[in-house]
Amino acid sequence: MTAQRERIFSALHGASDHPTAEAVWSEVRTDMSSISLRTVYQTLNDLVGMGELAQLDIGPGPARFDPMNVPHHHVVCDACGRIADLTVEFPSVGLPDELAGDFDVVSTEIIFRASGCGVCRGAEG
Amino acid sequence: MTAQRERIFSALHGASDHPTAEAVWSEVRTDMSSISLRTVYQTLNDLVGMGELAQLDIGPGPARFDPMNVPHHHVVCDACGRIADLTVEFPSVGLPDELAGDFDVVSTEIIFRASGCGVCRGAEG
DNA sequence: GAGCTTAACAACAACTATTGTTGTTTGACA
DNA sequence: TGTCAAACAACAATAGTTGTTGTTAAGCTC
Repeated sequence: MTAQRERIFSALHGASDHPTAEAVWSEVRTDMSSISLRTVYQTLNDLVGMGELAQLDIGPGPARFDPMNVPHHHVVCDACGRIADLTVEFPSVGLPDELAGDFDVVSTEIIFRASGCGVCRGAEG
Repeated sequence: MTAQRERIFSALHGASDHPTAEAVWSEVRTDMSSISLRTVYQTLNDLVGMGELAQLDIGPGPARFDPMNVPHHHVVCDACGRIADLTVEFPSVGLPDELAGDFDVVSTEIIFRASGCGVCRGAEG
């Protein structure tokens, strides 16, 4: 673990808004002005590979990164882009028998999509 | 509805594998050799806007398009990229009360991720 | 059927997000 | 201090998608 990696890791854990690679870069550069966006991408990918982070691909735009302490789901506001975590488990959700033998399911992601949220509504009115 | 739009629409409905924009283009070009990829993208976006199609963004790579007759979920094989539909409903899945007032949820997507599937395993031996 | 209007299309380039490549730096260890 | 390996930075390239603009085609009126 190099200084860059530690700094990127801490930036992720300090942010609760599922930042993009660019947002992480921007945050890290306040301390390490010479770090390249390429290194941030590289490191984020490595951390995802190690299972330290989760990468969220929810719709168009850049990928977002999540510190992933525990498995959880997400609520996405399509109006403002806000993403909230949801640590509730849904034990009833599983593949029906006719597909369970066909696929080796390793994880289940649930995304609730919203047309608006408290933040949006507050900003408008 | 122009001939191009009808052809793109029928190509989508004729395919059961959630094709990418390029795959649709490739299919449509067998009849309409002059159609541009730009037009396919444009039309797919229009159809998504009309609610005739759903756009799937499951991980990196190009977006995939789904004729969306009924709301449904997906099983994705990360090994080979295969995507299967799952029309089962999960009525127990919903936002807990503390978030339900914050987000105006309009849809719920469930993605089952698999590390392998029958097709992969069969292809390997 | 000619002229007008509008929507759709095609060609081209631009753009965003991400990755490949390659040379340089840094740190560990003999 | 010399050598080696891992990580990094700089640069460019790539994939996927969209912006822009001129052209074509369809519908409408007379």
